[in-house]
Formats: sequence, C-alpha cells, structure tokens
Amino acid sequence: MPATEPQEAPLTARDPRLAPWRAFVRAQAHVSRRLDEDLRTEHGLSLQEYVALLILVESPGHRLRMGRLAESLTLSKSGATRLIDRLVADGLVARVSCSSDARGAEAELTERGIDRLRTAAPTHLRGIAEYFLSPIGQTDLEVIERTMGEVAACAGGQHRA
Amino acid sequence: MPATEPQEAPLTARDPRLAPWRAFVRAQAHVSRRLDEDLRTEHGLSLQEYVALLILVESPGHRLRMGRLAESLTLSKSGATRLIDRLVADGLVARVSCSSDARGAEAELTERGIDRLRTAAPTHLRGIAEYFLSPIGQTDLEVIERTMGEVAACAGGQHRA
DNA sequence: CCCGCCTCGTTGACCGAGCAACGACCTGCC
DNA sequence: GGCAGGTCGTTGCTCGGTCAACGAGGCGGG
Repeated sequence: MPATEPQEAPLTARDPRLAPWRAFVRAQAHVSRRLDEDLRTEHGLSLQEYVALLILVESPGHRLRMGRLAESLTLSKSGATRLIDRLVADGLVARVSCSSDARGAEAELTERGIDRLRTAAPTHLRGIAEYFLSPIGQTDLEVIERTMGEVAACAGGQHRA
Repeated sequence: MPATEPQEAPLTARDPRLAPWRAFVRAQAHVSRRLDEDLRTEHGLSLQEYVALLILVESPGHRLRMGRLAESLTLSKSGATRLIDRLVADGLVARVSCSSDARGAEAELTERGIDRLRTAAPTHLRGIAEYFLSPIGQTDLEVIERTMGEVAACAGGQHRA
C-alpha cells in the first residue's frame, strides 16, 4: 500500500509537457480543414482525393498499385478502394489490371485527372503557403521537417513490439 | 512581366517547400492512429472520447456548454452531440440543462467518468511521450510549440477574409 | 406585450473510413 | 502437378462525422 502515491505519470492532465502536442494537434486540425474546404468549394475535390491524384502524378507512368496507394495515403485498403471508386466515377482515374500480378490492380491517372489536378494545384499550394508556411520562419521549417520525419518514423514503424 | 519572380505559386507539385508539410501530415496521422489504438484496446475509449473527458475535467465544475466543447474538440455541433450521447450511454458524462440559458445544455463529468479518465491517462501520456516527445529534443519542442501555436491561430481564425 | 430574428442543441439523411470475411491469385514444398 | 498458406483487392456491416432543417428559447423594437 503506497503511503506516498507514486504519481508515476503525472495524473493531472495539465502537464506542461503536453503543450507542444496540443498546439500540434490544433494546428493540424485547422489547416487540414481549411485545405479541404478550399479544394471542395473551388474544385469539387476532397483533400484526400487531391492527394491521391498527386501521388499518382508523381508515380512512374502515372500508375500505382492499390496497396502502395493506400500506404501513401495512410488509409486502409478498403478506404483506398472506395476512394479510387469515386475518382473512377468522376473519370479522373482508370482501373487497370496489373501486368505482373493478375490479382493486383493499379490506378492510372486519366487525361482529365491530370487536368483537374493541374487546375486544383494552385489552390492547394496557396493554402499550404498561407496557413502553414507563412506563419513559420525558414529555419523553423527545417526543424519541423526533421523532427516530423523522426516522429513519423518512430510512430509509423513497428506495431507494438 | 515581373523581373523579380514574386515566388508565385510554383505549379510543379514536387516543390521542395512542401517537404515540411508532408512530414507534418504523416507524423500526425501515425501518432494519432497509435494513440487511438492504444486507448481503444486498453480502455475502450476513442481518442476523441478521451479528449472530451480531458476537456471536461479541466473545466470549472467539470461541466461545459456543448458549443464550447465542440469548439475545443474541433468538431461540429452535431458531432459533439453524438459524442456526448455515447459518453452518456456509458455513464461517463451526464447531460444537465444550463441554469443561465434554458436552451443550452451542459455536459458534466460523472464520478465514473473521472475514474475512467484517471485510469486511461497513463496510457495516453505514455503514448505521447513515446511517439511524439521522445523523438524530439527539448529545444525543438519549444520551436514546435511556438510555431504550431502560430499556425493554429493563422488557420483557425478568420474564415476566408 | 408580442413579434421578428438570432442562437443553442438535436435530429435525419448521407458520406467516408475501418474491420472482418471473401474470392482470386501467387508461391513453395511434396 | 497439386495443394497449403499467404497476399491482393473488393465487399458487407458498422461507426463516427458533417450538413441542412428543425424546435425551443433568448433578445430587442414597436
């Protein structure tokens, strides 16, 4: 029976170490909401859809396996399937069967998809500049890029050792 | 014809200025997923539910108006309603009508809610330390807190001026 | 007083994402 | 060659979220 409560983790949630985390979460929520909003109203694309097109246009041959796409989008496989469903319905992407693996499918950007991405890009880039880059100084940006890379690696890697 | 390119929007999506943004997005996605996962498996709470309890426990009288709660959670009003619905169903929160405004409702933490929060807190704090704080040095944390605060203020404030 | 207008929270319809189960296919071992 | 076990993508179900519409209640001018 601990006479002295071992207050291991500081039970009070007001721990000041949490301040960076809280600021981080709030920033991400607000910026993502803005970017999504802007893309929807100006181009009829969700942020996820835009990012999917972006990933495809950066891939060799403008094509990518579904699994890879899901991974890049930080999305489940079914999530990727349905996202591509929508883009196919809009004519921005085509589904092609994989040459080297008959059970695989690839998403391929159509001409319309490329055009749509091209017209939407300025909106997205402006948003990132306005909401994210502009309030941060250049040297701080380097710190963020480095630390966020480490965080992603740390949290993204092994699944509960 | 601008002799000095005013760093207009560079149409290419491979703009290296995007690297910090991309790292940031990936980091947030991975860390949030981990925190959510841990809370669900160990305490049957989603991250949002946990944060709601946390906000309530930090409020005077452990009570808060629905609108305020929605705002703090970066959630729509209906989203807050349904989140509180779940917590009420679990007996962690009670709905009380606001004394000063008859159309208002307040969420109030129950004893069970406080207990649940107390038992879940170590999991959450451990997660933040492991996935977010530990890969970042102390001085970098200060940079992040400051810059993220500015980003949140910039993106969260005025709605499309 | 009461009537128009606003704000607060809830509800209905819908949407996007996750998980588990599935069928199709690849791979290796006999 | 054929079968066992794994991998790939899709599908059913459910959950958690938004938006639009609503009813109840506050607030101020005539």
